Amino acid sequence: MTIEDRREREKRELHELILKTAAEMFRKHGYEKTSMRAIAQAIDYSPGTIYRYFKDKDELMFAISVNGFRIFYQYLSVVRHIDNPMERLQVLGRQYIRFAIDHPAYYDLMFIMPDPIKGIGEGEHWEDGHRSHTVLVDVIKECMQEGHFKGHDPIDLSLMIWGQVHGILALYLRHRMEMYTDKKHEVLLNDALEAFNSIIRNS
Amino acid sequence: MTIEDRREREKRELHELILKTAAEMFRKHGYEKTSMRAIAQAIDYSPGTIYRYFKDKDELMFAISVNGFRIFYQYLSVVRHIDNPMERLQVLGRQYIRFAIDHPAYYDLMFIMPDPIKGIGEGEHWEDGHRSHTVLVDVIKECMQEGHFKGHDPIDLSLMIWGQVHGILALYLRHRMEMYTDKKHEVLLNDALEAFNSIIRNS
DNA sequence: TGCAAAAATGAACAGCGTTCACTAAATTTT
DNA sequence: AAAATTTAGTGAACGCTGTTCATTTTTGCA
Repeated sequence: MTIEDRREREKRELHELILKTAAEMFRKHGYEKTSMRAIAQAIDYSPGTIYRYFKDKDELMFAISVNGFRIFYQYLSVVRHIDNPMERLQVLGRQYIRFAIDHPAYYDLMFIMPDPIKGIGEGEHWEDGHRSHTVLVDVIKECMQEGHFKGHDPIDLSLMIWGQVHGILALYLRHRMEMYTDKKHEVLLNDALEAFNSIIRNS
Repeated sequence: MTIEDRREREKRELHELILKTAAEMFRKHGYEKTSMRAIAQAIDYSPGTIYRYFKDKDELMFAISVNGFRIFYQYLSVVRHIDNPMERLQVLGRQYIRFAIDHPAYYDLMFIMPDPIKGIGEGEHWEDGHRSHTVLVDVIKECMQEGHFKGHDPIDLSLMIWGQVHGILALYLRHRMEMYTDKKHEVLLNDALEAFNSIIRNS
């Protein structure tokens, strides 16, 4: 028994070593530079070994994104102590942006990069992904209970609001804001969100 | 003279043949499948030849995106005949989404893909890009002259509104809407936009 | 017709993700 | 303890990518 336990532990450890190393390289140097060969070299294994632990690069990247969603969910969780739902919604947006700016590589992988087709919306992993979305929908519903967003569907609203914060972030992270030269882009980002916030506050 | 004219004409023609072929392949099969070799093969030239007409793949893709922006601008131009600025703004959003759904490969290249760093915001090309953005900013300013969006900066608003439509489209095109299973995504897209429209209508 | 300039070529380079026959190590069986 | 079996790790090789460049072919002119 104890011998089999050790084997499984070793497997888990190597699995995690690959994952952590890949995540770190990815965070530091981005997707392109993080090649399977480079990861293998970083942990002193041959490239083929990685494929005993991850089916392909997509699966590895998906596993990394699960890490990302864990951190993401922590960022969103700071709104829990805010009682007023409308204020909670606004802080949620700010925290969303903060995460993306603090962890741009993760955000890109999680929300912008070509999807790995894999079971992205299923299984025990992705918990934090679903949870995060639920946080948004729930706070919207609470806002509606207080009389906001009258006549709208909370699902439509959730995509609208998610799309709003994602949109300005996606433009920012993919350098599509070059025509905005008046302010620092990070400032503009927040100003655009605050404009949105102040508009929905009275809705 | 006439002989040199012909030579230049031939050069322009091959330039355009490469461009059109690449654009078509790109539109049909996407970025990944459109390799330099595949383009060369499609026009019965060797791979090296393309590099006499385009510095690298980035430059070729940029040239294709210029085509995309020309079409894009045409989509946006249908709002010209709408007098009421607020209504014009809303139709602008709908046309924006229509373009993205009609030409997803172009939209991806223009607004989502990793930027080619190149002079994306400069030079004689990109005219339609700047023009399109000006259309948005102008209509916002007109809305403000009619008393809308009081107390806001038109630049902030332009990023907010652009970000709104871009956001839901980017989530849609990159398949990040899997948790929305109630409606067809294209319908949800429009519903989210209409929710946004109805909210800003009273602002 | 001969010659210089321009254009087109395609092999070669360095990289990528991925596979798989093979070696080496660890574990179980005899 | 030795042999057999299972497992882990290897790294060369496959087919692909964008790109370069010495070489060949084509072109235009004297």
